[in-house]
Amino acid sequence: MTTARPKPRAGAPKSGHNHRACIATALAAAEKLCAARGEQLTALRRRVLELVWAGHKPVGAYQILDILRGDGRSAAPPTVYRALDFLLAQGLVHRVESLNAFIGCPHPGETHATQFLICSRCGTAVELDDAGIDKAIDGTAARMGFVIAARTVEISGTCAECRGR
Amino acid sequence: MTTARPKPRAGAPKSGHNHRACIATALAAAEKLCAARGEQLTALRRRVLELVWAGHKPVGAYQILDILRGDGRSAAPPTVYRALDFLLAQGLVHRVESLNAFIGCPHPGETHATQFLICSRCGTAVELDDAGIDKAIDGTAARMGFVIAARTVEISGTCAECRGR
DNA sequence: GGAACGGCGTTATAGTATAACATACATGAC
DNA sequence: GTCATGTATGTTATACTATAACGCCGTTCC
Repeated sequence: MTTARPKPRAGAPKSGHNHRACIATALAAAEKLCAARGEQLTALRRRVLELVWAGHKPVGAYQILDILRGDGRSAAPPTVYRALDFLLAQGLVHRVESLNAFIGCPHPGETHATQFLICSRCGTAVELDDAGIDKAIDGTAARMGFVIAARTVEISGTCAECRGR
Repeated sequence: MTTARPKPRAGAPKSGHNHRACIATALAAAEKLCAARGEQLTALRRRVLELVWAGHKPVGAYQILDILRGDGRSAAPPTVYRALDFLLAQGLVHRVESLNAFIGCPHPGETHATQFLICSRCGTAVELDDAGIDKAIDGTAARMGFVIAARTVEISGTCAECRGR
């Protein structure tokens, strides 16, 4: 039998978690996915993905650019945007529209719903995979005769950890 | 008794509708709302609102700026952004994050859910007021201990009318 | 070899948004 | 009356975000 629809996940990063492991996992998954697809995860693209994964906060393209330049590498805006376009096309990163920023996808290569809970206090964005939200959207769109191509669901507020403080 | 929670509405504009009426209604509602709140709907703010309501498509700030200049008025980016900030604060317009653009709110002053169906073919954006979608989001956020401050739900795709063509 | 392609460098420019300071006008205090 | 205050707008400059266009280089394939 084939794998069933993936279960909802909500990877709220613990504040004390070993983030190096997050990065390593993400890079390994990206290598594997690109290899399987015959796509080239070049050194530049890999580095940009690593920078997007620097934390669980969405990162702006120009923040990435500054770091690339700090690497000693020659870089201009298209350097970053082209790499991001590739990573977006491969589903390795998501764009956060309400912040004009980018964040790593914690489970690339798998079909999943995508919603974000964005804490305006600490900046952390958690990716949800809530089929119920998508279902609700699907139903309404269907009633309107609207064919969905893409969804943007970004909820801003205060995360549990910040609220506790 | 007090007025109950407003019913879901979804004002899909008919292609042949009398849009002048939409504009007139929106401006009248804005006048009324601002008067009730003691806020000043100045000539500039009124004009910007009118321009946002030029159609049912989200409008960019610089599109508005160009038209204001065409009016013979002196205008610079802050002219437009300040007016838009006011209109946003009063709930008279919404910002469409995925387009960096603005659209008039069809029922200002009433509590309502806000989602957009954005047709990538004709550019029309329809505002939904679907409590079910918000409910689904609320539930998931609550389970995560997340306190919601604002929601962005923007669905892009093809509207019924464009699909028919 | 050389044509075709993908990835990246480089320069320039387009598009979106805000900071900071100046001006104008209305209102109310004295 | 005029002075202080507050709000709205004018004005200039700049920051931030994104893409167009062209060229170079290396690989692959014939």
